[in-house]
Amino acid sequence: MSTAEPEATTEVNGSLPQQRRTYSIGELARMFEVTPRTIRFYEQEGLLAPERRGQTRIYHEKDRVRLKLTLRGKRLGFSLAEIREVIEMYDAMPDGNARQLKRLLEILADKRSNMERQLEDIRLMQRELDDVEMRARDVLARLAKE
Amino acid sequence: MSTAEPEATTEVNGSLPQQRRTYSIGELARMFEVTPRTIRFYEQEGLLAPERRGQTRIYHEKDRVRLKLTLRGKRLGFSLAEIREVIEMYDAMPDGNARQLKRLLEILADKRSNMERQLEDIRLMQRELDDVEMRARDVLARLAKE
DNA sequence: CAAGCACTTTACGTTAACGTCAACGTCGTC
DNA sequence: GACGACGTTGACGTTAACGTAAAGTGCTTG
Repeated sequence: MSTAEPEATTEVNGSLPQQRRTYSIGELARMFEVTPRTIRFYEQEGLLAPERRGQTRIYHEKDRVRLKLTLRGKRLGFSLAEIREVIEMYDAMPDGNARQLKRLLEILADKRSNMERQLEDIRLMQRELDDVEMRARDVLARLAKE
Repeated sequence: MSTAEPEATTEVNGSLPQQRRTYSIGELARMFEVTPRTIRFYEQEGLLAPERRGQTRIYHEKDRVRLKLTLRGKRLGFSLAEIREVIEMYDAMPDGNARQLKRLLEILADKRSNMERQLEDIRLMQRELDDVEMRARDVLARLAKE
């Protein structure tokens, strides 16, 4: 359906420059298990900017990728505002000035240390879980013996 | 409400059974960089149950550990309700029935798969960050040359 | 052509996790 | 004995991230 623009195929698209697919909001919602409302909300928050055919939104690969990254960010506890900030800077990169770029690098470093902490948290939490599970199994075993 | 039990020193307390320290709400707040309000809120939500000396709350090591685990859980994106659920089951373990224990194991398994996903998310996100950072540095370098 | 389905906007509602403020009690100390 | 630091309990406010309901548009299908 897409009005067929030349389109810069400079995508991160591994090796399949085709796939001229587009998605409706419903399709996208189902494939990521969110509601259309959520997707519209993300647009309103500046995280997505789908094409429009009249009233109707038309999503391309680029939008799908963004949504995917957004949801991943969310699972990692980033707020939509934070995610948007990164996205905006990323988009502005080509003609970004030095100050902006350095700011971006700062943000990235920040996210990075955040991840490091999360990794540590996960390791610690996994140990806790191991511990609790062991005890629970112990008690269960003891119950079984009586 | 256990009124002074002998206390099972089976704590995860590495090797220092002493340290009979207690903390005021303010101390605890400062050490974890949260507000007293937050700590009271956690109590209201059933995550903490400090001793009382008159009106005043007195926190022991046990409470401090709980708070630490709670905050860690939060950083990993768990809701206070989820955290409470685990804490409650953990406390109920000694005399827990089989059904409860199995439920606990289920929950733990669930948290575990959650962590696995987070680990994967973190790896993917780190790659994205690497990628974005590289591009940003590229642009910066190009800017410097002109 | 009516029905149904997917999409749209507008707008108010909801929940979690606190923040903020008022009004008060209790120390230690200057 | 007034003051300041810290603690307490309400109670209402706030923000993020959607949910939900109303009311309308547009296609296509029997």
